[in-house]
Amino acid sequence: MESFSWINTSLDLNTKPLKLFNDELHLPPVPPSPKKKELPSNVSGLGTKNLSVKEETGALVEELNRVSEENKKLTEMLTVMCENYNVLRTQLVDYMNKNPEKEISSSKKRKSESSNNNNNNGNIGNSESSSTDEESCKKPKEETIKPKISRVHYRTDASDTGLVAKDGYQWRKYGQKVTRDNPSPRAYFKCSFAPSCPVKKKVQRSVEDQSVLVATYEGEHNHPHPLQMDSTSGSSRGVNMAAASVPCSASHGSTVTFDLAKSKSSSNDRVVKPRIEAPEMKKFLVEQMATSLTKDPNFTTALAAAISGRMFQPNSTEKW
DNA sequence: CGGATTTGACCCGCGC
DNA sequence: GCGCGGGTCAAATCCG
Repeated sequence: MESFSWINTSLDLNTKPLKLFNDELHLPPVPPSPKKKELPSNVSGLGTKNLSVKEETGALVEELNRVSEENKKLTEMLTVMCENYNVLRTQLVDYMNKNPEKEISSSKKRKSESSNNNNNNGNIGNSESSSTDEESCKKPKEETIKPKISRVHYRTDASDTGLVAKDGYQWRKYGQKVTRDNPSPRAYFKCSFAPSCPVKKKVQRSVEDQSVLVATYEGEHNHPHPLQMDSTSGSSRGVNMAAASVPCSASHGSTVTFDLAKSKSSSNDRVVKPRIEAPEMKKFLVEQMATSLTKDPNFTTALAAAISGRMFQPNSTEKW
């Protein structure tokens, strides 16, 4: 099953055990574990002791197996956590639906924009959204629900200077401004299906971390995901995205994080699945959790401590 | 050549 | 009323 493959790519649990944590956490030097680097010097100093070498090798293999099991357990733990998260999230969404709150949306809607919408409505057969826009202008009390605003963080390579947050949809850039609070320019995009699709997004690099793109989505797409359509045609102009994602359609003012850099690096393994159904959403959620977990120094420290503690206390039995 | 991008000008809300 | 700043427009330019 591929059920754990994405977890591994997110956490590198199985691929780079221990070294990952030591490198990333800058932990104080761990007591000398029976690792390969230490071994040859000792062996060479002791002369030809093949028996000890084999013993050491066996110990290493045993150690590796133990670490692998540890990783499996951690992966299972993560899976459980993800399931719990999904349950909680579902409950939260239900709660939000039952208790819709007033949104924190930009109250300033350009007058010209609404008029433009009214002007552009006739040609496309999608008069539904236009009528709601018009009504929203006339009845602001009733339709205070402005386009849903969601914020998505994309982690990109630092070398990637573009402002392209690849989310699978096709966007047309219509403006770029340098704002006061952020030296990085902010790019404005409209969905290429506009005006039938009213979704807009703003992309700007984070002030704190230049490798993070902050994309702010306004509105919801009223058309299927391009990748879903491409599944039949196969033509995906400019949609060679590394990570198909759903920009948190059900959340209001929420913030999610994608790791495009990591996805890009692993894109050689063809991790892209051109569909966004429940598994994709689940994957995205878990990746988000994994990213946030691995970024949390407390979590990584505790994890490293737990692993190292178990490594050097082989007597300790399973307790997770 | 048509569509996408760039970029300066313009619009408009907001604070003073 | 005025200036500032964010957002949008649209002509020019680029690109496949």
